[in-house]
Amino acid sequence: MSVSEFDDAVDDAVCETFEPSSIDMLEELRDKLTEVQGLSQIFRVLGDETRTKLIYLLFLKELCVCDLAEILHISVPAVSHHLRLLRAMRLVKHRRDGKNVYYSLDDHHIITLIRQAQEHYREGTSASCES
Amino acid sequence: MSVSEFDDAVDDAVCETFEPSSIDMLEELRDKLTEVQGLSQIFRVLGDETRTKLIYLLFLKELCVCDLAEILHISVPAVSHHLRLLRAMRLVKHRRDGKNVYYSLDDHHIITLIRQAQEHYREGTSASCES
DNA sequence: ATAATAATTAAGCAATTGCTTATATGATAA
DNA sequence: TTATCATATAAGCAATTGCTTAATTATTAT
Repeated sequence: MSVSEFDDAVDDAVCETFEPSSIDMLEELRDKLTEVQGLSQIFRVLGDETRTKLIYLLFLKELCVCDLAEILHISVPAVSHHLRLLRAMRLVKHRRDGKNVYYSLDDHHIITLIRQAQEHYREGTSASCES
Repeated sequence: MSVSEFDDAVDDAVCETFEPSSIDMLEELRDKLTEVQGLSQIFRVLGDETRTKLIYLLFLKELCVCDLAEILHISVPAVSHHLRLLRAMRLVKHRRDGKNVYYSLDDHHIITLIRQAQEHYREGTSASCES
């Protein structure tokens, strides 16, 4: 009864060609997704070119908002907006010095991610790998 | 003349408090940005939760479009759409078996990125906002 | 105090994104 | 062939994003 209901649902969703074990297998895989849940948040930050550049610059040197805007050729509010997000994610820290606010990288872990991506980028379409 | 023009531009852009060396320094930093140029493309792929899940699933097991849709509880076209993008980036490969098309991870390098991000995630930035 | 500079926040927008439904293609079975 | 299932593509949309300009706050100098 409850089993047949379940089967109906499965018939509706899964491809016709499936073994009895498939349903459990899919459920099992779904469970494993918790391992990567919420992880995209970090990648979304780096998914924007401007932000990646900001992070990289602050990794290289402590800089004020004004300088960052000048380097990237975008408006100060745009920079400020991005920094707010990076601050919220505790990726950067800031200190006030007179009229200026200087930002620097707070979480150097993120640089490892960038370096890793650089490697990937350099290797292009190379399929060499390990697990 | 070209120098004074440059100075004018700098006066307009950079904070007033700057040393003579600053201009060169900013230019130098700008040059270094080429190192991370175009890199965000990879992160943008992983910046979407659904895509990260797709990649992770295909890392665990070869699966057909239909199953992926079932696991993620989204429509088949949605999955197909994402897979097309991942295919374009050579992150996944596919093979046809009868009516089904089975996808699997082609570039395991991307898993290293995911693992790295997992570490970052675990070290604690989950909740709590900033000042 | 007022003026000026640096940064933040707010408002508004063009562009992009990720999804859905609908339609088209590809492959197999009757 | 026709019918059916599995994918892919197309069209259209609500939501989000990243930028700009305008207004506000914070700090320093006069």
